[in-house]
Amino acid sequence: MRDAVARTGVAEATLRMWERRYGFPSPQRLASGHRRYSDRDIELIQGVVAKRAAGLSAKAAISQVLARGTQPQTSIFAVLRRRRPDLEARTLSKPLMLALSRAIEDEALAKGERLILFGAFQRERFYRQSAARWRELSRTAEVAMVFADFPRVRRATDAPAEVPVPRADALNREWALVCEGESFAACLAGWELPEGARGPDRRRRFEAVWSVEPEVVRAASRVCAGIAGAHDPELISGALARLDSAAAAPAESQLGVATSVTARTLARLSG
Amino acid sequence: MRDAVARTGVAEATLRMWERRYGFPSPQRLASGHRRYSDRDIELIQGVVAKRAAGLSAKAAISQVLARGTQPQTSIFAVLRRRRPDLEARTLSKPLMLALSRAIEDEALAKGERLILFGAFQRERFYRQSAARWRELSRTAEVAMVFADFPRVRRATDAPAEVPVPRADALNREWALVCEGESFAACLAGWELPEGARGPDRRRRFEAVWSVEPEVVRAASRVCAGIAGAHDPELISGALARLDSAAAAPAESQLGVATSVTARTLARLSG
DNA sequence: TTGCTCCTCACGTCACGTGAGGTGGC
DNA sequence: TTGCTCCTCACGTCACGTGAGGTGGC
Repeated sequence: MRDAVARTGVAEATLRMWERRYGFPSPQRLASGHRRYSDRDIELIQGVVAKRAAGLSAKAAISQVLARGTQPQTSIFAVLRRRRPDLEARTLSKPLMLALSRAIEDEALAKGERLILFGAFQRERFYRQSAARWRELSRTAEVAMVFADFPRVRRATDAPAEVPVPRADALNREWALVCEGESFAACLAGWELPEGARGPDRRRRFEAVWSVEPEVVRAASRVCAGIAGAHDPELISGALARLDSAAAAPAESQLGVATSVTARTLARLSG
Repeated sequence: MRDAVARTGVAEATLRMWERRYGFPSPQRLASGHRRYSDRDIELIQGVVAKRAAGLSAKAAISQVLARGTQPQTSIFAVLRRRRPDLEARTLSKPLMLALSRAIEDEALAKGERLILFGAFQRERFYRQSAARWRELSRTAEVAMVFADFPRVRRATDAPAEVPVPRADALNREWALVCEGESFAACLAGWELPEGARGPDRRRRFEAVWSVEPEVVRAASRVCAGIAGAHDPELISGALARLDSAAAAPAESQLGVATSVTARTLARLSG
């Protein structure tokens, strides 16, 4: 207990009150009733302290920290579906996925804002085909990171950080693009249907959802940051700081973004 | 006021209290003291409401929403789009961008007025190709400033001031021309599509908008002044004084300017 | 034994919203 | 005139943290 107080800077009585009022933290108890805080508990408490400092109420801070603390997610598609079960997943051809991705990227470039940007490409060779474009995107980005079956982590100053995805992660079969600016957010995520499920034309197909809702996109960003952080916590320290402190993009612009992305997609497909 | 309450769902007394305690919102006042909330005010208030719902204290919510509103803008294109979402952006080839730019410059020279003039060139070598012309333009200009990847700021008496653009700024990928006289204003801004998005002819292309509306051009001028001022406040003290004091060009000449610029552009392309 | 930790009860403080009460411009 | 909006003062409530006061295990 004394230890927990020392490591978190939260007063003894306060920790007990949180436990009593919000059910958090919930340390192990010795037979005598004495609390034993695990390292994990300490981490979470520090998370709550950070959120409180950012202006959140104790209740909101705790529930947010606990929500995140659940087991790590490795599928962006699944996160979107879980957040918004009402979003209908569509089966999209590869060209359509590409057009949508490019449309979102163009919209981001047009906004000219500092971006937080994640891309999932499955295979390294898919990423290489878009590498020039991603170098351009990353130039004005605050955080830019791409996922694929890279052999190793690579950080660069003039290109997105490359992050290997463990074979066992669901992200390995997903095509995803997550993009947050200050006034704008969008993401697209799809998992690739197995070969057997392709249409008569044998072309690659994805079951996909997309969203321009700031909180939904924010959740996707966190998943990406989590996966990258598992490799190298330093890689995402900056991103996490921004994700924790920065407001999600305002909701009022959603319709405009959706309209614009749709228009760009159609233009690409017909052009 | 009644209107603001209806559109935001925040009680009248609460809005007043926020204004009193946190300095936000700060609506216009009529001579009688009555508040007039702008659309922007309403947007910001809605943002605060959303943050409050997420568990933020009123103080934190307000300061976060305000903080976002003040992020320095580094994209002229984005400013034009935000000001006038109805302006349709067009994909223009480099020769067309050049013809339009030249047409605006010629129009400015023809007017023979004291100009406020900004140009964005991406790369220094692009600017050097037009340097002679810009020296001529700057001769009669009150303020003349060019942006590109210059190694350092350079002020000259017989040429535009050269202002380096940080690599991370969106302006780095933009072609822009902003031009204000006393009876005339025009600007053109486009961001360059990434290499992969070029047409079959592999030529450089830009997504661009242009405007002859004085207030829109004025907004673009302010962005340019802001970027230059970040390097050297003294560089723009004169420009700021003029931008603050001088009326934007009168609206009545817009059609004439538009017609004239269009004619000049066509002449250049067909000549 | 000494210094922890346990617990509950309850209070103090601070942040916020709202209502009252009286006023002058639309 | 009627219905707004202005203002200040002050209170009510709610969320939180902390301190007191008494207890039993390390």
